[in-house]
Amino acid sequence: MAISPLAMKRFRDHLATQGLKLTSQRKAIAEVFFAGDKHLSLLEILDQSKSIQRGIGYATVYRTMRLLTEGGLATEHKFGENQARYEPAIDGEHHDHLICLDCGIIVEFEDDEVEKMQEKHAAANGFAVVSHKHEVYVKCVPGRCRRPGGVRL
Amino acid sequence: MAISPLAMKRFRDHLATQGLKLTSQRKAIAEVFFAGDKHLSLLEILDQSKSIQRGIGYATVYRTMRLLTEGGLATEHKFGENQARYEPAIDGEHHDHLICLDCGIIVEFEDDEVEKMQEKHAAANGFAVVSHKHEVYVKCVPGRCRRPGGVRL
DNA sequence: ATCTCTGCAAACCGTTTGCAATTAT
DNA sequence: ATAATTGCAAACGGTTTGCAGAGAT
Repeated sequence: MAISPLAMKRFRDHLATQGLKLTSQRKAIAEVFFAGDKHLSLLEILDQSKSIQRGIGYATVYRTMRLLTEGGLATEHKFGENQARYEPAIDGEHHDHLICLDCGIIVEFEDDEVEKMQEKHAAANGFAVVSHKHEVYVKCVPGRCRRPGGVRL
Repeated sequence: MAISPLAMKRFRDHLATQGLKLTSQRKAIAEVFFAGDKHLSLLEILDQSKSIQRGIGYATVYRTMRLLTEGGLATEHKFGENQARYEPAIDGEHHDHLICLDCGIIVEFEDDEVEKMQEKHAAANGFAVVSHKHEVYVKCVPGRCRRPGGVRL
């Protein structure tokens, strides 16, 4: 659970260049977000932030995560829930997700081949790719569940 | 805009086996859904259904589409909107989507290669694929827009 | 006759915003 | 000093449901 000093610096810089302020709330939220488990929901971030800075409100978490998302430091996902989840974004990197319906675990994977095929299909139809969402919903192979009983989705 | 008699028959059968009734409302909704443009929202289906059967309510459309979805006759999508869209489902078939952010057009494509790669990544992580969501967001190549000015998303 | 279905209106749930008080610069 | 930020509570928007009356078998 070590905080990423790099990410925090990027956040600081982003705020500075926009003329925005680094408040204790934003700091707490960023610490939770950059240090914690990936793919947290707003409520989970709020909850964990409160143990650093009590009294933080949902709206502040919401607005801070929007700030991070717009600044390219966070990516928002909706994994078949009606709730958003956030993960730290690393500049040019991109990956897709395996989401386990049994245990809720989310595993990332990269695949250049898939990206190439997307380009191909887009071009064939007169389009240029802007972004994509590629989520593979899976179930554990019997006996190989990493989190028995830990259902989330 | 011809109605698919096949799909309608499947709907009839599905209702019959479940002990459910074929009402004039359900018929109107199914006609719109199976005959019309693909990827309609609930509101769009409601709107079009009203011209066949006036007085239809939103809740009925909602419940009928849930019926169709659960019965495997419809597939629900959320294309980066906060609103669901539905398309007729054809038994074993599956396809992915190109969604144009310029003009709102949604184009379908199939790719067995991509599916194979999904299997590969899932297996490598101890999972079995259940389903997937693969949406490629695109923009029109200049001069090749099929629906100039017809923005939806 | 019986059990399903409908439309309405209200509840829901996550997200988004207006506002008066607070805080970082 | 000044402009940004916060927490609250209310608004929003799509979805979901309870219920009494209408309808299909």
